[in-house]
Amino acid sequence: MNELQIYLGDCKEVLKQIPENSVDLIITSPPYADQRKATYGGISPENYVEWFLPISKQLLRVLKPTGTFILNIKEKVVQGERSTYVLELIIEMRKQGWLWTEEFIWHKKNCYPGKWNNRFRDAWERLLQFNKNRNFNMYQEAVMVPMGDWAQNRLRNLSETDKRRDNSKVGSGFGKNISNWLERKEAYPTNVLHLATECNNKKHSAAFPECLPEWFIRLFTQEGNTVLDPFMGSGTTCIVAQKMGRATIGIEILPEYFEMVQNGFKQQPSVLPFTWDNERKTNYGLKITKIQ
Amino acid sequence: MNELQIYLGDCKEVLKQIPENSVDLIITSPPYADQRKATYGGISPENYVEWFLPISKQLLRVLKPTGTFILNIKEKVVQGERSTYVLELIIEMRKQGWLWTEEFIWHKKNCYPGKWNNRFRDAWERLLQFNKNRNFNMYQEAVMVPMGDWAQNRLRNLSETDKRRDNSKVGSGFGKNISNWLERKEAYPTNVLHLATECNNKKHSAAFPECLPEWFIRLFTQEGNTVLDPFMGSGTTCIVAQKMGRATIGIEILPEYFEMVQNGFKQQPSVLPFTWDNERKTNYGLKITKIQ
DNA sequence: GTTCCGCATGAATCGATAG
DNA sequence: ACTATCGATTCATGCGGAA
Repeated sequence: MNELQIYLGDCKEVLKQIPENSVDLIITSPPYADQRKATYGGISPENYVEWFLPISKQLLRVLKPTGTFILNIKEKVVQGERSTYVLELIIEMRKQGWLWTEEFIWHKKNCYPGKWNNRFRDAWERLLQFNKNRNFNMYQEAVMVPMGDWAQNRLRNLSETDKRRDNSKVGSGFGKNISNWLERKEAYPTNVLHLATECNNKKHSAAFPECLPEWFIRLFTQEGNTVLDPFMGSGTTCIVAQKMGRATIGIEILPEYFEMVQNGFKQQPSVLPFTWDNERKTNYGLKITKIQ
Repeated sequence: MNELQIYLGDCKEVLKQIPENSVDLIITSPPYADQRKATYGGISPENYVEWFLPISKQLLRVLKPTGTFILNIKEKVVQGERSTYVLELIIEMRKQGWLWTEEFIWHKKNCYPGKWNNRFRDAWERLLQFNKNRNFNMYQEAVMVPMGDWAQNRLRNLSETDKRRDNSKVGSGFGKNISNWLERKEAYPTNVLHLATECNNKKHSAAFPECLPEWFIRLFTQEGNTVLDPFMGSGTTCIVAQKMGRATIGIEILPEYFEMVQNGFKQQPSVLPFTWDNERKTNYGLKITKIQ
């Protein structure tokens, strides 16, 4: 069984207890500026970089030279403009020694609704990839799947509504035509991920859907490797990492979240807040063949 | 007939001849920074911001207070890292007086093929929206798209809570009144655009597809307004703007591109390098009601 | 077991109003 | 003048109960 450590406390301090060069993948979604005020108090956009840099410094220390840091973030609108703190953060983290290797796009299919005179709905978030070294571990095969199989499975039980939904134009673009997928032999992923946010009626909704950390864990780690989430929240990343046979470290500052995750892990897997479906096929064509 | 002006020359100089506050929409795809000496002479990533700022200063001058500037750009990978010149450009343009209103994502469905050991294919580009003023013209109805098919089932039978305003219980102040949607056939798009890259086998490879400038021209201008592309290239934006009944200004520094566009406009519309297909509207959900 | 359908939910944003 | 709170607007999804 792979080790699980969850800590209650401020990650800036807790991280100092973690040995250097010991983590293979950091994947986290910190509180965004001025958002989730009710739970996390809210860091203002002006202070965000200053607040985050000491944490990213510790993250740089604990990450293995071959490891990867995935940072999920999106700037909010302030007085009609997008804030620039994320841009400044990237620039400052490079000065710390991080390499800004890539920027993935998480396209949120069911984004927050609303209507404004000078703005459309925001349907994407940044997934910033940072590394310590140009030579990092990446297991591309783990997220590649023969497109034929996937398309066949997809099409076998495709209802009429599914077909029509797939041709939906909402999102301001071309409707995708499922039949186009059939012609492809293999699906190579790109740096754009199409995932819906999970909006179930549980009390604590996850920051991102399970398949998001799952995809990056498969891409950047192997079984037995160590995954760290310094802003654990409701624990999605940690739970997925455990189920995927990775050693897991989670840090959370709020007792209620910490206890919720702790209680979840204490119980039997069958009553964990998440149920794992071995046959699950995600929206980006990933087939999970073996879990646990 | 709407005026068409195309200039041969360096846009930094040519722009000085254009009156201030005279342009409704600037949409352009400047040469990306590149190490190689390509067709445009290759601006290195280190010099990119310095090179672009005098141009953006002129663009700020010629744009109407209610106008919009759409900048299509994507940073290159240099020594395993994404360059930061686009981030720096945004920060510096704000110091010039631009408002960074929004960042649209252009998701390129059929992006350039390839495989690398530590990188997936790049399937998106930035479409940065800048404005002079918080109050700019935006004609959202012109780009509305068919609503998702969920609505047909959803609206068949209205429950009691659907008939009145139903406020969310989480205290977000978010509520809904489903009965407002009964007449609704279309929805507003998001800030993620799904467009296939057009692979025309011309010499110019960097051109974006017609529907990209078309979408922004519909969104930010009306007939008779003025559209400017200071890096005209093969002329996609200018041709689309003319077909849509907008006054058009194009600037190009390379004689061969300039002459190609010039010759295209001299000939009959039927032999223009682009053919306008009324059926295309179905591809991305836009209704083209009147062309020319 | 399937499929169908009702329904709550969501890292939002703006402008007006109140302190 | 300046900030803080409030009301209004909006669409796709997954869950769970019903057919």
